[in-house]
Amino acid sequence: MDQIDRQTASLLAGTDHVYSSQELKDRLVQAAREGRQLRIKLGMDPTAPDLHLGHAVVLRKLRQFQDFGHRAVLIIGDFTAMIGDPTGKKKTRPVLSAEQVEANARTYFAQAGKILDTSPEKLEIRRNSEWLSAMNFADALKLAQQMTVARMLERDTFSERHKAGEAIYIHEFMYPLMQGWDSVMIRADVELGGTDQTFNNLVGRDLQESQGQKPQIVIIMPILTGTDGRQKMSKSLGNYIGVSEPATEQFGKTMSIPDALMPSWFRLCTPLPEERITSLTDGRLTHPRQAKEVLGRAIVEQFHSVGDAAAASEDFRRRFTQGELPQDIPVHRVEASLIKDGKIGLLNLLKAVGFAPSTSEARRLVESGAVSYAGEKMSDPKLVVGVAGQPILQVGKRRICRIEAAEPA
RNA sequence: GGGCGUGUGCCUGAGCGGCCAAAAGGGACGGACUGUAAAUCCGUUGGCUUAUGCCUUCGCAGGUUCGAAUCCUGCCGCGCCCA
Repeated sequence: MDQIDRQTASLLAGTDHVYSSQELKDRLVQAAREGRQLRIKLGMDPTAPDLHLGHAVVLRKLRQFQDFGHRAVLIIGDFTAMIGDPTGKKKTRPVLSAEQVEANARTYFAQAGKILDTSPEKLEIRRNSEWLSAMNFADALKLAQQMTVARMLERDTFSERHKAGEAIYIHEFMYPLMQGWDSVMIRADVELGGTDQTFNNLVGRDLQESQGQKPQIVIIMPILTGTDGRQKMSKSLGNYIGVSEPATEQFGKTMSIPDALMPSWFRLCTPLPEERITSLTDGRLTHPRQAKEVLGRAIVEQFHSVGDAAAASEDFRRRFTQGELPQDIPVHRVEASLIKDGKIGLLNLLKAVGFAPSTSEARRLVESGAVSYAGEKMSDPKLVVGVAGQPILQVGKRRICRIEAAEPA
């Protein structure tokens, strides 16, 4: 039982809420006694195949369960995707084709595989169209009887929108029910989710109970704040670190987060023990810059090798702390048609390389003194520059590349 | 179905016949300072082969005017109230 206590403690670590931790422990004990795997459910939205650190928080928790011998059951919400989770966002989601869902799911697993144990006995993948598309109107009504409007309106996103006078469509009320029904169908023991999933997951609990199943334990993970330190990490806000990004990117972005974010990132994104985190985040014991470097490496290591993480850290130090050029500067080949007599207009060059989306933007960059070429600051937008000898083009601190003229065809 | 209201640039939000490419704030980008932190300060923030210039933009389509984001008509979206 000692072992179960330890497991419980580590599964509770970093969680926001657990409904309930006692039930979790009991269920673990029961599973151990019966020698069976617990079924840990996690829903995935097939519209967002680009996984970032925020998704990783929940996936890492799922991985912990796997490491204790349990089975992850991933639900591809291909049917629910037709509605879209009414989590605040107003925009209606486009209906996805079967092929798109398929492609997105593939991308998802390619990325989630960096975190999860993908062996067949530890991972089960289901799509909820399996059972949801088989339901008829009568079935749907029966499901709807399990829920009251008042209860629905308890949900933050609904009550806020209702108060704000925004539209709430009836079918949006079906979303939590559908998701809850997934739990019934796969007989989930535990469901994982972010705080925005609390309501949905609790509905699953109720539905299971009404179907005579033991209600699932709901584990809610905190929402990870993005690199801006303000809003939750999300792709659309551009404040994310993708699990598939290069090591140097992941490291660099981590170094740019506000100091105040470090404690939560350490807890949610790294496996470091609490004592270590406490000393790292105490400014008297560790310089914040130093701590952030540890953080960056600990994060990068999970998605790349330890060596890559060290290299990224080294590269960062050289480049930004020492102000040297990075070792590997990507070479950008410029189309021969843009070059005349071995020269090209600076603004056009910026556009061709993709450092500026428009000539106007390129001009602004030049005029604001952000551009340097072949080691010299360029401040005249009318300049025409030579492209011989792979000169280095740099915009701001981050955008940099070597220019190479393509051979004329 | 009827009445009232509303729709502005990445977002919020002013403008209510010319001085509007459109106030202000946010965000973003660039610069200074730094630890690619925070705070602060400065600049930029529709497009155009290079511009005391031209073009496109204020839900959509027409119309009135020398001239419209601003007025009129129709349509669409959204909200509220009535049925």
